[in-house]
Amino acid sequence: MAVTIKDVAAKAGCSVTTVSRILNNRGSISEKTRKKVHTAMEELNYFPNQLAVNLFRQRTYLVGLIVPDVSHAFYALEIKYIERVLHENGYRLLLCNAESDNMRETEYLNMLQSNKVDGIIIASHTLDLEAYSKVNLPIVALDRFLGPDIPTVSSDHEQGGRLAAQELIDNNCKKVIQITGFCGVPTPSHKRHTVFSDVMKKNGICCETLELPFNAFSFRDYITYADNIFRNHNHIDGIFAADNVACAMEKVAISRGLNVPGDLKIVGYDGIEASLMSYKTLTTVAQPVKQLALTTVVTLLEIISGESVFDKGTHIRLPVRLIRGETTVDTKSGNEVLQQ
Amino acid sequence: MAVTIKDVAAKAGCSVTTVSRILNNRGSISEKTRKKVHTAMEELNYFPNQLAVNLFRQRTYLVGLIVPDVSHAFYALEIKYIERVLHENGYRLLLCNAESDNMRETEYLNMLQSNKVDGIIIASHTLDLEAYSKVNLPIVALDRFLGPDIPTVSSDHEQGGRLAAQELIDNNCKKVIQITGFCGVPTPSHKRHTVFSDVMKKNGICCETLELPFNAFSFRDYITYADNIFRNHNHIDGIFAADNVACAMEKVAISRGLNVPGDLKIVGYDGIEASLMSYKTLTTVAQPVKQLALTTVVTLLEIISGESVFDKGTHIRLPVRLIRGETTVDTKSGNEVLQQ
DNA sequence: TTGAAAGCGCTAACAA
DNA sequence: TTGTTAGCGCTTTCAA
Repeated sequence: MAVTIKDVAAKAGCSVTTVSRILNNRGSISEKTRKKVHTAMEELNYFPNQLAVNLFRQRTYLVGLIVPDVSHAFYALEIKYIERVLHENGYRLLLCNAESDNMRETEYLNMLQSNKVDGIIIASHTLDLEAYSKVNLPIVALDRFLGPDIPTVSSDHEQGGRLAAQELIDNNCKKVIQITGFCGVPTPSHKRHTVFSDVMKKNGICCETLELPFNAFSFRDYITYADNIFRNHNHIDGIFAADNVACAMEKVAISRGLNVPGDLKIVGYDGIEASLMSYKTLTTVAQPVKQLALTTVVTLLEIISGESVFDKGTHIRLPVRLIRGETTVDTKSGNEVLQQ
Repeated sequence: MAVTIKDVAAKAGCSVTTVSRILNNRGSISEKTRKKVHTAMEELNYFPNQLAVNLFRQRTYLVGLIVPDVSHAFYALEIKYIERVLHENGYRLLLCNAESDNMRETEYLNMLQSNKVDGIIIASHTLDLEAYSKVNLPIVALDRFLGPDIPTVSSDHEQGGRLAAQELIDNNCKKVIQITGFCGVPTPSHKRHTVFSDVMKKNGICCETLELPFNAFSFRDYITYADNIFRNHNHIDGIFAADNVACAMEKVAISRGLNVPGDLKIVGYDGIEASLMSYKTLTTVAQPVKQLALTTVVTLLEIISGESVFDKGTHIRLPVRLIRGETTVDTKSGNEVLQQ
């Protein structure tokens, strides 16, 4: 059916070895045959069958990426940059959307091994650590802890929690709420909430920690949730939550007649576009999305090529930064903030 | 290195044929050997090498997806649903982010052919039609026209343009602006703007069509652009633009002291979360993201399996629907709209 | 119920 | 400079 190296060889009147040599730039070839082979390849619209190449080389230049939700703005960005760095290094991306489903994650793990990908990046965690350690393939965890043998790349969430807390303290908040994601398993990013709460306590500020329900995914869910919070909590003057949740909190707060930042200060987390889309641009702790992608891929490729200089269980933390919007201080106009 | 079928056969004391039979549920096997083989596979943690299987079968169960921008909310959603449907059908997703770069798109096209994917979904279009027709593989175009032999799946954008226009007309707009994406090549989605402009003209309403610059990607760019529009255009009372652009327009309008929808009505397009995140929830024409994904994948799989019932050049149009938010009529409260 | 052997398309010794 | 051949890990005819 498809054109093979044999067809090219036949058409060019030489052996498959010669064609293979030309394909891979190996050995010496006379200009004449080189030309003949090239013409043959073009005329037949020949593409080498990577399957065969890979089978021989025991290498696919394929990397699997498992995320919990492709459509979440943060992961969507992460995927974009990961794919970009992989592409620059000659690798391709096999994308797996685990959807927080442990059956799916297991399937994906098996599938990736069967498909002989060169490595896996995992940004999901619904399985026992044993399941990950059994995988006999280079793995890097993105913002997860997957076991003592698997390196983790994440933002410096402790710094993030500290920055957020300080921003609210500096702006005189006395009764704050922080909203965490669903805490199924411990992840690096949960640390920001521990730190946040610690700093608040140390400063004698009342801090309540609430957890998003495990089935709250969409912005609509966040609005419902935000509505509940305001119904059940009075006189809150500070909020710390992921950007999209913070955006929902802001929207509901304003619809209830609260003044932001006058009555209520808000600090988001992530630095995704949601922080810009809200009525008042969010003050937010921005994660270094691009750097995270770069570091994750580079770490993985080093393991693949065997030149890894890290201990296996390293945790690489990348610095975050606070971007001051309009939800904590009341000085700048909206446009100033956006143009900055 | 890796465990192969030979190792399993050796350990189980049988031939590779037998192991293969068990793997594929073919022929009849004695309960005794079946058990022995299963134990061997478990003890060795054996995974069949898909590369070898694929090479033999001439089939990879891999589908390539080329999008212009993974991180755009609309594509991110599309990717999520496409991956889901593929997964349900035993296929995996090779994700390619063309980034509106024709070099990259060419590379991807070649790569996908070399990697013997079973089919390709293309939601990007930076190349000549010839480049697509030369690809000797099942292709479906998502919201693009890629040539007479390639089926297109898209929303019914003409209906979308009509709905948007009618909504603004019904709410007494007299001077409207619509903002189109960058018009490098004609795509199905541009039709909404042609129709919109036609309907406006027929109703004697002043309608100006502006084009986003090709290098405007981020929300920040949209804000700058929106700012320019308001600087250079007076007394606009209606706007039609993609959700994220519409969101930026709303934000800038409000910061300039305009009342929405009092002074200015806005209709978005897409139905992504941006339409909910803005201060006033956008009235928007929602595309059937899930249906688009489903139809695209199903169409592709039908072509792959050879049971396609369509003409090759079919254009499947899926209906859109208007979701009325707070930017065209002033009745509902914000929360009502969000809870609806 | 089982096994030997050919072959999927390619690469790399080894030979000439 | 070129060709012959074995083999990557698997499936499947054919034979026993």
